Amino acid sequence: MRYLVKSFKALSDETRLRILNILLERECCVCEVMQALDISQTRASRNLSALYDAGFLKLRKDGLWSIYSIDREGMKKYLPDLVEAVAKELEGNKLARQDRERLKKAERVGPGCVERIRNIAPAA
Amino acid sequence: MRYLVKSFKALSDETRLRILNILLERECCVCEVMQALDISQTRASRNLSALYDAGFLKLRKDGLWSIYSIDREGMKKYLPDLVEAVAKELEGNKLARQDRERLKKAERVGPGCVERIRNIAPAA
DNA sequence: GTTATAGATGCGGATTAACGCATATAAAGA
DNA sequence: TCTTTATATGCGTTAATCCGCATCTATAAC
Repeated sequence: MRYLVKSFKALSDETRLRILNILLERECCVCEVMQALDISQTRASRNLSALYDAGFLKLRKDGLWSIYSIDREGMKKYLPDLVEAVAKELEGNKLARQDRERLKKAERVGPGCVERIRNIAPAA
Repeated sequence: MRYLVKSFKALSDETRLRILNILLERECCVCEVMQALDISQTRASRNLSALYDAGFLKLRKDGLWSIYSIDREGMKKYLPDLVEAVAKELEGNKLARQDRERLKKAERVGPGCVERIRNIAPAA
């Protein structure tokens, strides 16, 4: 039961649902999540970790980058239709749509990627 | 999105999952929930309200009793298989099994039902 | 080795959640 | 009306959560 509680807890946060939303589009490194959601590095990293700990994300390292992606098997563990339900619910959401738009312009290339964003990202 | 967060939040608590578990067996008044989970009146009432506010329960009044039951439509709103998933996960859980056992002996009849339980229910 | 950089994390403060205690509310009966 | 009783709720305390700041870690290039 503890695992079930943990899973639901991971899903009961707006930031984390927004992260799932953009990861449904494509895999992302931390700095891309920062750009897409317009949030700080700490916040992106922490919430990605929470989703990872709950078994919803896969992590792949590529040089300095930590690249997270949806773990569809993990998301199906308790609820077979969880992926679709989240996607469907966020489809019509304004904030989620904005995130997806910003994601298109987000990129991990270019020096000082995080440093640049660090100053841009507001406290939110 | 706020509603989705609220729904997951309602599910991310052990007490509330235990309540769903026994309500899957049958409808219950507050004092039966107290007996089945061996918790205080405040705790039972508050967590039932939380599940009700999230749209997972139906409420029917019968005299002094507030009788809560699973709202299957409400539980299917976002996740069609939520009811089954919770039931299945709690099936093999020790605590959940104990609750179901105590539920069999729980009853709402008899004077001083709550008063009696008030003194029995530990802080937990 | 040194430096630069992406990401993780310890700490502290602010917000929120959970629960017990006491009390309020409301239905039923006398 | 007055009492009893099942449930709801305001308040205060404790614990958990979230996040920013600063710092640490680890990879990569030089």
